[in-house]
Formats: sequence, structure tokens, C-alpha cells
Amino acid sequence: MGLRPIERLGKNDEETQAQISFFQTSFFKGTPLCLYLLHLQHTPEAKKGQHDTDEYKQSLDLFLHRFDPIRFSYSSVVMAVEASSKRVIDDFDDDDDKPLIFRRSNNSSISKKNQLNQEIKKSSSTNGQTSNPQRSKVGPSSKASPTSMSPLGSPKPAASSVKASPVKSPPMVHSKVSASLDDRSKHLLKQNASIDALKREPNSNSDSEDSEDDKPLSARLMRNTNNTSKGLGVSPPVKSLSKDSDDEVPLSSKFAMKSGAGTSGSKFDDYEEKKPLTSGIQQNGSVSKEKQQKSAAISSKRPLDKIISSDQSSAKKAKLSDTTTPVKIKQVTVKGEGKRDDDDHIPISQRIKKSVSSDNKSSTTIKKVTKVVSSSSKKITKNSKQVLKNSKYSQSTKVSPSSGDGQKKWTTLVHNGVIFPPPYKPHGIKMLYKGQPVALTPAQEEVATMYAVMRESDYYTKPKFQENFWNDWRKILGKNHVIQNLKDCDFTPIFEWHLAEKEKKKQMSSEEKKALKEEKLNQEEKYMWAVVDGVKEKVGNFRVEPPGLFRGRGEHPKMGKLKRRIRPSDITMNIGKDAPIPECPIPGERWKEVKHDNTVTWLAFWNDPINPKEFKYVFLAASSSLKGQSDKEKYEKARKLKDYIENIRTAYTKDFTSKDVTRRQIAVATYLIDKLALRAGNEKDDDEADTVGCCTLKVGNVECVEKNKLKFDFLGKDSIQYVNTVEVELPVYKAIKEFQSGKRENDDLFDKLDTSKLNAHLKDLMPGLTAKVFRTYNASITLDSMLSRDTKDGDVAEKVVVYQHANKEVAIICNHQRTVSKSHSAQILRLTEKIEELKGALKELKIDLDRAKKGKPPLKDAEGKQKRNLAPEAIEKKIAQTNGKIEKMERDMHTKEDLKTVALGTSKINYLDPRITVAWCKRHEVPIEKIFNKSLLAKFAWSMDVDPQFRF
DNA sequence: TAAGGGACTTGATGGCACTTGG
DNA sequence: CCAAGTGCCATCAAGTCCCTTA
Repeated sequence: MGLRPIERLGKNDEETQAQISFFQTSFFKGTPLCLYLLHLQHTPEAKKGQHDTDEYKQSLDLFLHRFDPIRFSYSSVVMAVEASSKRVIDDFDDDDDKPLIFRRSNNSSISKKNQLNQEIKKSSSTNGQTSNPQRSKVGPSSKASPTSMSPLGSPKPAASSVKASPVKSPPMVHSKVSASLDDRSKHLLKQNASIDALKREPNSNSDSEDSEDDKPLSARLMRNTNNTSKGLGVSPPVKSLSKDSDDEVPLSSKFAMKSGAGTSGSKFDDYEEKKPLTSGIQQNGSVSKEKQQKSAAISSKRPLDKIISSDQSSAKKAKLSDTTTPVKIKQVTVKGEGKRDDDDHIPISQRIKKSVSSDNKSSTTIKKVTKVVSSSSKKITKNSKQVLKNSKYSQSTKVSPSSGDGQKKWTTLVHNGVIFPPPYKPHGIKMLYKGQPVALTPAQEEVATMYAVMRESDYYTKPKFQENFWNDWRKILGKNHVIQNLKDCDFTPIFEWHLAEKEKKKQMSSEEKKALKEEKLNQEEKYMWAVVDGVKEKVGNFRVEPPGLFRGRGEHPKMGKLKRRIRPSDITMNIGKDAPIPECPIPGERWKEVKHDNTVTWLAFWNDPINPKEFKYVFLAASSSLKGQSDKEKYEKARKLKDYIENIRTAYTKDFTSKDVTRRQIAVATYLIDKLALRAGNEKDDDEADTVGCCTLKVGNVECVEKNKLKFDFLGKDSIQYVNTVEVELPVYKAIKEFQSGKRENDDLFDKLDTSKLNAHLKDLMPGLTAKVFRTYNASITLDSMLSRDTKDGDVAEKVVVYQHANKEVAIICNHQRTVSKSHSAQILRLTEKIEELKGALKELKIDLDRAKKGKPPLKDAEGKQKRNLAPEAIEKKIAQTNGKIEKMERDMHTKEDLKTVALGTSKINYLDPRITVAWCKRHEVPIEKIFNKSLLAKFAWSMDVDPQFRF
């Protein structure tokens, strides 16, 4: 229910309100809100919360002023924002007082960027709004947010959940958030009263849902064989597994998702209960199986009909009507689209079509806007490469010799190179060898210290680590050094010195810390920025990696080796032909080489000292337009897979029984990649940790268990274990068995296959398709469908929970794990104790209630004191409160337990198309910052003006 | 077509600054 | 005010995939 009646508007937390309201308005209007957010972040007045002051207004004005639509580009916005708050350095035109001038552009040729810019421009103009320079506040005109419309998605009860666990769903954010949000929305309302009108648009759509979801996984799997079972679905021709709605979801997710017992139509009261409690996590963990089974067993079905379309929207009446028509239209259109989401039951092919059409349907100008953006990416025209933008630069025509092929990534590139870690400062603490202090040269001491400080880490005790360290250290000590073996070394003095230093640092006053920080910033500032085609962009890792001991993951054969110090003569620079060559920061030394290769995006690289044939690159930051562009392309490619997935699935299903072994292997491997989101699995050298991906699975990594089930157990990337037992189609099961026969545990399961063959094959099925696209596709499609399916009316906090839940499912699918925090068990214990305590109190209250009803006084309390006499009603109230508390705590505990091994961040950063999130936020009035933090906002700047109706 | 060079994305982790609860 | 807890962010290892070469 997004908005509240005006009357209820309160006035607190002005700051937030102001921020949010402004933010939201612009957001809804299609203005890149990152712009505003960033402004907030970087403006002193804003930071202080002085939004009402003239200073603030002025600064905002000024800020907006910088972006006249003509020159505007998302990256420039971000940059500018960043720049505006930090002093930018020398060489660049960082004059804060003047608007930055970004010149990327005139030459259309250049590329994607331009295109993007254009799109943006277009969109903004269409919208009518935009980063309009002149106004600092949003005008009344604002179109309403599309948002308020009813949730398109589905009103369905959240299905899934419940079952698996006794507890209810994770409230997480819940309580906390809700309060503030409330305020925010109120404020919003206030400010844009007019807007409301539009928003209130009814639109509910009813979406029919897929229904499938509530079925237990097992059920679904079964379905495979006989598709029809499920109600709505038209069964796609495709392989069995895929069934209607499920098709797009990977198997694993199905596992996880299922289990819902849904029911109740109630809106939010039971909302929480319905959410799935992470049933899935276990999948990969040891626990998993039982849980899995359990959940499967329990699940119950969700009523199909449940539609709750929110009429909330209709409920609200428009205050001012106005302008907004366009918006309305938009909303209306939603319907169509809304259906889409639920169209799980529609055959994929149709869906695709639908989506396409809806995409294009720009019913309104506004719509167009988004459209443009979304479709755009591919348009990149590469035609005229030569830009004449700047006569100054025009001469630099030729591309560096190195990689002639590639496409041009930039025309001009200016940067200041890299910064080196400070030279080693000897501390002079003597370590002990056979009990005797030993003097070491600074070089020897440096390496000894690296080892000493790792005393508390796990590496310290690993034999391989010790061995490698010793071998390298010994070289520095020299053959004839007193120290002849590691065993007799005692690094305690150095370790203690290290602890003391740490403590010292901690004890520093905040002023000192601040001063230090500032100093560092001063030194680094010039390296933080690059100017690419006239636009200032943030550099990612401009700090050269300091020397240290190599910390490989898992059982890495090279762990403990000395990663030597990198010097300028190790570094190759890449810079525009006409740009000044960065000065070498270490006097008397020079760069290894300076290139001018505009077909690559790196600014510098050096050879990895641990593995000299590999490189360490310095790239632009994730917020740069170069990165944003490729990010967007990545998601567009994944979206394209939607159009092909049906055929691809049909094809590989057919090939399960192909006579050609290679084909059969390709088919099965593709199936696993698609259904389990496995990585491709390139070959690895012997000097790397022994991990596998799909193509490199060993016979021993897969076990055929009971009927049609495969149990996977292997170490994947970063030596993270993947454990999962999955029911597969019979032909797959048989094929795996056959691939295994006659082989030893450690032989390749897919002996006729490697990633290049697999990818070559995939490319025949869809241009540009590779194995990793499936991961992106499955992650994003899962998020999209879960969001649209599970989002119901409710307050922001509840919606955020829905999001997190979907996010979690994706993390499980991708097997994104994290190590359990050390204090985890203690935390759980503490919670348990508190719950017990509350339960005790509850019991007492119940007794008192009984007594009170009979007119008797309450029992004495623990200390023997007489408690106050309360009316039965009062006691009942207390009981209710206590119950609430207990429930919340149990939920918290459960969530904590569930998430203890799941990392949500990785998928958010790498696999979930941000446009899904942004559009969902717009549709459901969830402030985007509830989902994306500052760096994500910057990284996803390119997705902010997406149409609210966007579907992956 | 296998091997390997090269460029770029993906991923877990640890330190640290905030926030929260007592 | 302090300790515990949390989220953010930089870091750098470890993947993917493309391309060239022999």
C-alpha cells in the first residue's frame, strides 16, 4: 500500500523525507536518480541534513545545472557527482566551480557510449523531465509514479514457504524499516500530492498465476514426465522438465522454492508466514538432503485463484489530476504486461512474443523512454571510428600493434598511472631461532613479518603454506644463514609487535585517524580518475598490489609463496597516444612499456609474480560507462536467451539419446548447466587448486542414487563445495551412468568434451551464447518471476523481504556461499536463551490470567514480590505482546540460521539484471536504495531509467 | 585442433566504519 | 558509553571465453 492518506502525514525525520521524496519523484519521472542520490552523498549540506537551507537548494541547483540534457550521459553524471565532492586533481579539469564539460560525444561514431547517451537524452526529453537544470525540486508536474499502481505482479499469496520450517518467514528488515519508510512515503505524498492521483490508478490486474509454484518440487519433477498435470500449462514441446511455468527456472530453484503452503488470501497478516523459509539453503550444505526432502514433502498447494489485486490503488483517490496522463497510460499498459508475468503457463514461445510486443508498445512517450534504453544496447554502431572530436586528438589514428582486431574501446584516454605501496619500513624486532634472537636484514625481516602476522590464520598451520614460504624465504636468507629451518623459528616477538601496532592504531583519536585518511586521499586522488573520451571516470584498482604471501584458496599448491614487490619496470601502461605519459612515481625508475592500444580497456598491467604468465590489470571502476556498457550487454544477451531457450531445451533433450557420444555428452552437459547453473569448467593446470566445473566433472563427483537421482559433490570455483542431489530425467540418468561405466573415479565424466567444444556448439544455437549466459539467465529470470509472483500489497518492508527472499533463492541456485561467522553459534545461543526467557514469562502471564479471571491476585514474581494486580484484558494484551516478541525472535533466529552460509551480494552484483530490480521498485514504490547500496547504484546507473514495466 | 596468451568477469574474504542494544 | 553486530568496500584470487599460433 504504498501511499498513505495525507492526513496522516507526520513530520519527522525531515531529512530523510526530503531526500526520499525528491528522490522518488525524480525516480518516477525517469530521471536517473543516482544523480540525486549521489548529490546527496556528496553535498555537505545534504549530509548535514540541511535540506531546507538555501545553501542546499543552491547546491542542488548548481548540481543539476551541470547536466544539461544535451551533454548528459549517465557516466558523466556519476562522474560529476563524484567529482563534485572530491577535489579532483590537477591534470584534469576539475574546477569545481565550473560545470564540468564532458565532451564525449560529438562523434557519434564512438560507440556504445554515445549511443547510450543518446538514449538517455532521448528518454529524458521524452519524459519531459529529466535532469532539468533549472529546477531543484521536483515540480508538481511530476508524473505520478507509475508505481503506485497496484502491484502487477501478483497478488498471490506468497506461496511457497511456509512449510519447511515451523517458523515463519524472515522478517528481517521488517520492523526496522517500516517505520522510516512510512514516513518517507508520507512525505512523498505530501510533496507530490498531485501525483497521487495518477498513482491511484487501479490497475490491478489480475494476474493469473502460475500455480505451479506451490507444488513440491518432487511433484514438479514428476510432472516432467507427464506434463499435463499442471493446470494451466500449455506444455511446451520442450523437454520434459520444462514445464510450463517452471521451465525457466532451474531445477535447483525449484527445489528451493517449493514448499509453499500458501493459502490464505489475507494480505499481509499472514504474509510472512507464507514466505518460504529458505528451504533451499541446505542444498549445498551437508544438511541439505534431509531438509530438501522434508520440504518437498510438506509443501502444499497454493490456491490458484487468489488474486488479490490490490485495490489499494483504486482506493486512493487522486488528489490532483493532471498531467499525468501519460503515466496512467503506462500503468494501464501494465496490465498487459502484468499478465506476462504470470504467464507462466503460457508457452515460452508465446511469452516471448508477448514480451517483445509489449516492449515495443510504447503507449506513451514515457514508455518510449524506457524502451529505448532497453533495447538499445545492441545497437551499437561501430561505424565511424575516427572521431574528430578534438582536433588535438585527431591525429592519433592508429591503433596499437598489439591487438589489431578488436573493436575500439576508446578514442582518448588520459590517466595518471598507478600508485605503489610505500617501501618497507623495518621495525627491527628480532625473531628467535632456537631461542636466540636473530638479526635480519630489512628484506629478510619484511618476509619474516609477512609470515609472522599470519599466525592466527588457517594458512599458518598448513604444511604446504609453510613449505612454500620457507622455500622462498630461504632464498632471501641465503644458504649460509643461521636460520636453517622453519621449525626452529619463533616469530612471537614480531607477532606481538604487530599486535601492538594494531592496538596503537585503534587507539588513535578520531582526529588523528581523520588526518591520516585525508593524507592518504591526497596522495591517491590523482590516481583515482581517468578521462576517457573526455569523460572523467573512476579508476578501479589503481593501487599496485603490495608484496605478501600468496593466499590461494583451497588446497592451492602455491600457497605461501612470496608475492614479490612490483616495481615500475614490471608495469606496462596503456594510454592515449596524445596523453602525457604518467610520471613514474619512483625516482630513477621507468615503466616497462607504454602502449596506446584502444582495443582494450586496461590502463596498466603487470605479470603476476606468482604465476608469471598471468597478468594483473588495472581497469576502470564498475561505475564507469565502459563497464556499464558491457554489463548491459551481458544482460541483454541473457535476455535474448529467453527467445531461444525453448528450442535449446528441445534440442538437448533430443540429443540425450543421440548415437554420437560427443553429442550426447554435450546434451547432458548443457542440461546440467541449464538446470543446475553449473559453471562451464575449463581445464586447469596442475599448479592450481583442483576444482572442477561442468566439463571437468570427474566420475567420482556424480553419484547415481535411487531412482533418477544424481548426487553431485565437487569443489567448484574458489574450492567451494557444491553438494546437491537432484532428480533428473531418465535419459540423463542413464547417460550419466553410461559415461561413468568403465572409468575410474578420477576420470573425466565428459571425456569427449571441453568448454570450447561446448561453447562452439552453443554458439550454433544462438549467436554469442556461452555456458555462463545460462547462469545469468537463470538467475535473472528467477528473480523476475519470483518478484512478480510473490510481491503483494504491503508496506515497503514486506516487499523488501520478498526481494531478499528472491535474492536468496538465486544465491542458492548459484551456490554462493560464505563462511559461517565465528560468532554465529554464540549468537544463536543468545537468541535461544532470550526466547526461553520470554516463554517463561509467557507461562507466568497465563497463570496470572487464569487467576485474574477468578479474581485472585497474581503470583509473586521471582523475587517473591507481589506483582501488580492487572485486569484480565491487560494481561491478555501482555500475552499477545510477548507472543509477538517470541515469534519475531524465532523468525530472526531462523533467518539467521538459514542465511549463515548464503551470500546474497554476489548475485546482486553479477547476475541479477538491475533493471528487474529498478522496475520492480518503481512498480511497487520501494525506494531503490532499500535494495542497492551506493556502489551498486553507481554501478547500475545505466539501468535507472528503465520502464517500470520492464520484464527480464 | 590443441596449447597457450590475453582480457575481462566473477567471487569469497577481511578490515573497518557505522549501527544497535544493553 | 561500550561491545557486539552489520554492511560496505577494497582486494585479489579464480573463473570464463576469445583469439592466435603452430
